[in-house]
Amino acid sequence: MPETPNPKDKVGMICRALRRAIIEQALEPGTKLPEDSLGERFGVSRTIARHALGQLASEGLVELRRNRIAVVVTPSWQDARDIFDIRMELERLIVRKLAGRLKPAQIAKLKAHVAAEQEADGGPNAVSIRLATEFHILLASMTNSPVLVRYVSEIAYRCCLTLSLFSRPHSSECGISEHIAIIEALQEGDVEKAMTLMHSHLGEVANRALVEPSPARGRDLVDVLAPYAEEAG
Amino acid sequence: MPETPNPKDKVGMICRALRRAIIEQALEPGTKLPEDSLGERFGVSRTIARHALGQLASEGLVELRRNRIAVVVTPSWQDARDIFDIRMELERLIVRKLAGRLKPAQIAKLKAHVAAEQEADGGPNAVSIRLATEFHILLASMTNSPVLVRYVSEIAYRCCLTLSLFSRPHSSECGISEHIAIIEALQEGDVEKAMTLMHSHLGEVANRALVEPSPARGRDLVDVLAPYAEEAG
DNA sequence: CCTGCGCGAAGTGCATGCACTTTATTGACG
DNA sequence: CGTCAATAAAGTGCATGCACTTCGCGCAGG
Repeated sequence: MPETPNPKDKVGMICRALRRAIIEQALEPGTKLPEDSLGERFGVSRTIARHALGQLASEGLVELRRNRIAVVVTPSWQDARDIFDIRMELERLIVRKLAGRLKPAQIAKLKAHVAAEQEADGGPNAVSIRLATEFHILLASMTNSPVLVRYVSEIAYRCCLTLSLFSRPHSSECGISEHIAIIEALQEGDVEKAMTLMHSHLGEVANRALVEPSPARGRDLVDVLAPYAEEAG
Repeated sequence: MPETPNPKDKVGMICRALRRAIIEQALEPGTKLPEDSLGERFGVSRTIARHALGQLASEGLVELRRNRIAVVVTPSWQDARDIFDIRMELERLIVRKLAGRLKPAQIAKLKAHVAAEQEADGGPNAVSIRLATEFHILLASMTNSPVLVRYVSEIAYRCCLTLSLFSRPHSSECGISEHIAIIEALQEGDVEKAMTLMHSHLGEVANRALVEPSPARGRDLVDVLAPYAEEAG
């Protein structure tokens, strides 16, 4: 039992737990998330679990269909493309805001995070993906723009989900060195270089992930047919 | 999620109603939104009203403090800046996706909307602002990217809210002609021109709105002091 | 062996109740 | 006349109950 380290805001706790479980692929796309089980598992009533699911749904991590059990969302290939497009713009904005304005303490924090990434490299793939994602969120948080943090977080999590769906096993060595290069460019204050690096970094990730629309990439038939079933109903 | 015009979805209905009321300034920033009154007004229980408020809160239109009555959010000047920064990037992305790819029916729809804007010009200011906002959302919807629609909608609504806070009365003639110019550039397929137009259009709006950080722009004392009181407690 | 049907189990939609917190009122006192 | 404390009113936090919907499994028929 995960107790309650945080006395209040149970909804937020459940959200965080589920988010993390989702992006680490402990909960795969399509996994059912019944309110009662969730509530029981976290020691709260359905009301709270329901709220958490609503929250996650608004973040695009969970799909909520009327009278049906909530499920972890299964992003379409086109969704993934769209999300990466947006992500590129937002992250370019971030490095533009950040280049040459980072304080030493912030640089240190970033480098520490990358160190953690390197340490986790070779370990479970899901953890590497999560850490890489959190690097970008950490970067966003340094802009002191809550809105930007929110959107980038949301999008980064969804990218995470996509990666877990479409990419092959060992995208491990994904881009730690690229993260380091970005930090250096930011430190030097070279806006153009930083933006270019970020752009190509994300391009790399996207290309590695979004291999093909191709047929049914190993997903269950039921997932593939879901949207059609939707329209039929 | 702002989409899904489902007739059975009471939460969504209430959300839409409140969103509209907020951006038309029928509900000013700081207005209290008690769950029971809301529920009574819309003929539902607190549960539903509560859900709607949660939704709106996740969109940044409503502020939800624990054990306190929800209020229409009062964006800070810095928030407004951040939001406009993001908006510029997203809308540039939109025109880039759209330029030269619009079907005649879509062009017609856009022109019809602008016509509506012109008709509403001179009428109540709030309606003009809403229509101008909806033009941008309409544009976003033509990308067929649900994520993009969601983010641009959210951000556009929040800009709306900001405008109502900071801008002076007659920002009416805001940019209908600029909207027309953008449509033409999109029709011609001139990506650069369209992006430039959109950028300067939004720049215009932002500059007209974000006049100054200046002191307490006519807001109630209680609002101004809120953050301080927060920390003191 | 597969298909379709129907009924019990499981799950959601929504309202309401109770405990607790905040807000407003009032009245005593300086 | 203003200040402040005590108290009532209003409001939220959360759980639970009931009606309705969907899900799943067994069973009859082909």
